[in-house]
Amino acid sequence: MAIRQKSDKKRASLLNATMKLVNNQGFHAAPMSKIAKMAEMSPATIYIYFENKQDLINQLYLEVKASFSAFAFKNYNEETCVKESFKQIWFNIANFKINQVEEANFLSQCDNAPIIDEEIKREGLKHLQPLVDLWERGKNEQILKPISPYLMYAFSIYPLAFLTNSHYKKGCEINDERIHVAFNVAWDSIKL
Amino acid sequence: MAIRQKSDKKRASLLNATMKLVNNQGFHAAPMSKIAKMAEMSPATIYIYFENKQDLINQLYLEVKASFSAFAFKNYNEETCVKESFKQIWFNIANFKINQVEEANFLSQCDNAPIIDEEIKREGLKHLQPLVDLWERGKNEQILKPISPYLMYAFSIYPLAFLTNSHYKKGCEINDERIHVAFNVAWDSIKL
Amino acid sequence: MAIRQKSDKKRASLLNATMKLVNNQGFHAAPMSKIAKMAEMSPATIYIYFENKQDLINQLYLEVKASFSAFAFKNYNEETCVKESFKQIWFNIANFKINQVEEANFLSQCDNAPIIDEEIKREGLKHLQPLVDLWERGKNEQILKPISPYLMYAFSIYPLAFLTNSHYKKGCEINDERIHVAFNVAWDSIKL
Amino acid sequence: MAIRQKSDKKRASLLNATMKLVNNQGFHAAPMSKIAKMAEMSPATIYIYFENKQDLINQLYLEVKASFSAFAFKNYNEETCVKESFKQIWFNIANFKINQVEEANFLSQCDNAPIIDEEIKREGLKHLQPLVDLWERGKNEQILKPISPYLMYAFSIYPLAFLTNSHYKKGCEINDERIHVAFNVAWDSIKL
DNA sequence: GATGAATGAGTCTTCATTCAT
DNA sequence: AATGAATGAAGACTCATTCAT
Repeated sequence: MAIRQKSDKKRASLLNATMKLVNNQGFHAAPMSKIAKMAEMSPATIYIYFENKQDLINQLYLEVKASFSAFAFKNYNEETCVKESFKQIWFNIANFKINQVEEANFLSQCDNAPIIDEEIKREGLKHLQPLVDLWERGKNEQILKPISPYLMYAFSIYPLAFLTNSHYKKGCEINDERIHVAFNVAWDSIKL
Repeated sequence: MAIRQKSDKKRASLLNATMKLVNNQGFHAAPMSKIAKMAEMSPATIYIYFENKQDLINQLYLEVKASFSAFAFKNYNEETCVKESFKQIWFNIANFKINQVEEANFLSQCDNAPIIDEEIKREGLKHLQPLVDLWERGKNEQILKPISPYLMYAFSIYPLAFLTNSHYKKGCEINDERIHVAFNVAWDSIKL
Repeated sequence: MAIRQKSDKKRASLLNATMKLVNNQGFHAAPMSKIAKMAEMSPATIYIYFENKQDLINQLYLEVKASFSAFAFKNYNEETCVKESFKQIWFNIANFKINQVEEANFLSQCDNAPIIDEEIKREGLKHLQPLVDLWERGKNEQILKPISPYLMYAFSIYPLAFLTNSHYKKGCEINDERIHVAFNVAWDSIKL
Repeated sequence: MAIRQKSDKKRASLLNATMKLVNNQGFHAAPMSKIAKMAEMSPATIYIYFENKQDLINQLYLEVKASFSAFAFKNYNEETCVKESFKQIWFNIANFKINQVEEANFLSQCDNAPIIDEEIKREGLKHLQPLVDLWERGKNEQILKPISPYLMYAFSIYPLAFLTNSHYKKGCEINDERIHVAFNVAWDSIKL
């Protein structure tokens, strides 16, 4: 009979407003007053749900990161061969970045600017363990190069951020064919 | 009628202070007052050298980007074979990111957060044309995959940002051997 | 869900402080910080009650002008003869200028320096219509000269500003006798 | 063989620039830097010609007031009858206000806002003595009402400020006929 | 004399946060 | 829980004036 008086809806509304504002104008253009207005409540109410602004940002980061990770492993079946498994995850991530533009944008901003506490960032990384495990399996099966997961990530996953960013900014449109080409490039980089 | 002239030293001092502050705490934690203090002058003096804060940031971006580009094409000889040419540029960029940590860090922050005016960003991109030309040559000589420069960049150059970032944050140290491994991965991704 | 409400007292306190400062030292010597201090609140609080400094000044002008107009037509009875009616209004205005020195001073400063938005000024003028109507009646009854209201105002009302100003600055003291003399001069100027 | 190294031209240029700026936007929008720019010299140079900003404004006031007074008594002949003498001066003043709009505007702003030191203001008033003397003569000759010069001024001269101001702001255009009507009103107010 | 650079003090305004209800 | 008012500290930027040549 736990009393949940704080409404999840309000919390979500706040997180959402924050993400939108940070995305559009940057962290320094997302004051608490604007966040409150966009979420249709008083600035004072924010402090019922979050300790302060940094806490709000941190929690937003964790939430988005979690949602990203969940998406990344959708339909992921550890039983299939390494390439198929990797392909599934890779396309999941690509689709996330293409379709959940707001979330992807926000994550890439947080990952490159010092706005999230390092401790929180580390916490957000844990979810990717299954991918690291997959790479380990690939190495054991001599399908993948014997390189560290950092290199794996840098050359096969990280480039997606650049591509979707370019897509978003109308530099280079992404379509179905191009995304398959991109996957092959990614695979070529890490396969033995 | 000799008079005190604007000193390049002061200008440079301001740009430098700005970069350091933006790097360490983010754009929103680099107020003009702190920049002035770090550059050892009055806040008012900044406005002799720059129109306003945005102008200061923009000019800093252009300057660092120019310095990066100059570095990228050091010892670049268009006569050598495609792979050698690419290798030269790739290692130049890698060395820049490893040794000029401040500059590299700053650029990656600017490229991922909405703090630089889009027009300025476009201006900063022009310098990379020789690399695009090289890729074109490689495609013609059927040494490189027939893919757009966006893909080329995403998979062969962009990953360096992740690697050096990880290095910087003590996640994954980079040494001479590892950097050569990384180059091979990069090359594998774009070569035919 | 009772909450603290904007208090009319604070608003009035701000308007009052502004008037006093502008009167004593001029518009350029009435910074928001001093206004706040005089009204005994934080500078930030001003912005809860007014959009910005110009808005504060504009609203003060309108308020004082309205109070002036209300005073001008006190005990004004349209039924009495033209001279009596005019006399009533004229003395009302004279008394306002003599007794409400602060208000009168402020208005005359605003009317001669470009500190109030023209649109606001026009709005503040509307209240004087009954006086214009009275002059029209006087002209029809062939009691007043057939001249425009601008001339009427310039020669019968506007001089009061000079007189009270001189009085205020100890140049020429105003007493009961003198004010009656002045009225006769005013009346001579506009009567047929 | 006095050395006049300071150039009168520069001084005049400064005074002129100041008047224009104060007129257009008010005292608070006439910073020394803008004055210097408009007068095409360095801000530092201003301090060779004037002690500080207040001194600059004060001297400008005195100069304009002197020019106004000189204009007021152009062709003034003490020998003619009181009405003719007064008429000459009155029209001189009217013409000044209509034609030297900048100067007139500036004076009326200074006379109504506390920007000129009181002492300086008193100094600027001395020049009008001949008019006061004329009024005295008129009183002795029983042509004018036995009232103080303050009242005389308030009702016969001061109204011109309102009229020309209205003219300037397109409220009530002044033409040759209207100005003669106005003179008659002025005369009616002070004549016995 | 003349000047562009330099600046401390100050301008208006905004912000993250707390208060009082 | 919820909130509009309130605020001290800080933000970017400007100003009258002085410095150094």
